[in-house]
Amino acid sequence: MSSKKKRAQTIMHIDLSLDAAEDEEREVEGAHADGDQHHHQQEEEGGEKISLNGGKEGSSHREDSQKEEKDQGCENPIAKDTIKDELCALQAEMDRVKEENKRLQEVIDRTLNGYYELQMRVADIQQQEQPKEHRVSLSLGGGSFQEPTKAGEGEQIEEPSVADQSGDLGDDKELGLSLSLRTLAGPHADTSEEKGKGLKSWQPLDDKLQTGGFSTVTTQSINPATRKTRVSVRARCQGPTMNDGCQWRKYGQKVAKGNPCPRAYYRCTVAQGCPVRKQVQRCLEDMSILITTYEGTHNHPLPVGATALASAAATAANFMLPNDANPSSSTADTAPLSYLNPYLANPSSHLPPMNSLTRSTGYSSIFGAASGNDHGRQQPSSATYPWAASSIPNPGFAGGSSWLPNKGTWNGEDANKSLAGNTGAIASDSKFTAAVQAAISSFINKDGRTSAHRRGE
DNA sequence: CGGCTTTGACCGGCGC
DNA sequence: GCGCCGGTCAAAGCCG
Repeated sequence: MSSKKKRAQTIMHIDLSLDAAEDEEREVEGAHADGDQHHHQQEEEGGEKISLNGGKEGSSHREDSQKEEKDQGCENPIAKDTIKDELCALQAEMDRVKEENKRLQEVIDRTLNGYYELQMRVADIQQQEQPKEHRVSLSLGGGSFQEPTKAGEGEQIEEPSVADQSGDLGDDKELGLSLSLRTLAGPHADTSEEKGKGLKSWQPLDDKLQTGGFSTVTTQSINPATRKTRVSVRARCQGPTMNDGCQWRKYGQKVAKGNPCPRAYYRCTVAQGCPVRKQVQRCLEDMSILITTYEGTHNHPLPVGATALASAAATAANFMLPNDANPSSSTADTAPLSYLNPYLANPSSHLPPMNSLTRSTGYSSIFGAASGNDHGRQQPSSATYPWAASSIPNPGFAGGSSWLPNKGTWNGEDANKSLAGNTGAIASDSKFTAAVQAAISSFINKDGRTSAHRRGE
């Protein structure tokens, strides 16, 4: 698939996301609109989506109809009465539809609430069974990845993603943003083990991701031996690398044992001497999944496009972390969280005030990135990545990424409680969703502007 | 021509 | 000590 097509998909997605707002707008207009207006609404009721352009066309069409009716009205007063009656009938119909929508919305809310409760319960139960080291995964995007629990291990908490529901219920009203939080407890959070076993166990949830084109699941781990932290990001991405807003230079490539797909090594070149490195490798079981592992701490301010999602990740992180009372939180200062950036003190201007969200200052420096511009010269190479279609000249679509910190020394009981609570809280907390939405929308807007610019609009 | 990718060589950690 | 393996280096080549 070409990058243009991908861009078109993104645009289409935006169009769909705006349907709800536009719908409401139309309903307001409906009070003094004509019958044609209702015609459009009926189309929407039938499940047919109207994009922004479609809406514009519709309104112009409406104007024409109004003119026609005006003409008719001047000529025939009886027809005018008929139109008035029609209008009344349509308004009544519209009210009925509104009420129906309300009822449906309530059903959705109830379903979601029930789902969240179940999710929390599952997390609670699992953590009581496995009070071990934790990993936290954050998924952003149009879908999420399923984590099949490995037979015999049972260490990963399998939680049906919020995305599943949002995909079913809210795909016509929401931004297409879904949040999925997973808590993972494993005997060894080191990435090397993760890469060897854990990563392979990650499976794509559904094919929505392929069309959604933007999805990440991240895990963050601290190697207890070296105190080196790593962030592993899984993203469905057709390109050779995921665009995370930073500039990278490839310095090596190796074929790792057990995975015929070569692992590429990149260094951050945004600033000289930046120690951050990343490894990029295709998932063995699903070539469309790109596993990116970040290591190190940026010694430079992040690109603007990279900060928004980073803030979301930081917000998520703060939700997932033990509170300040936990003395172990001080380890965050000594053991730099992977892919952190101390320059992200003020997460993002896109976001609402984060005071209430950044409870732990030690984690305000989490770095995450998403950008629509591929600054790096990470050109796809079909020779290197045979699965990457040669028709992709440039991965214009960018997989977002986010990172969540994990305490190297997570405190048992309190952590478990707060983690379980936070899992549910983070999904339902309006601040968090607002932060993520802001991040995603900034990403989408950016991408949208770029594509619009390219199309000469 | 500068910056990047490619790729074989090299190095260090780890298990046997 | 040896071999394996992951990670890094650096020269050569490519590209805009």
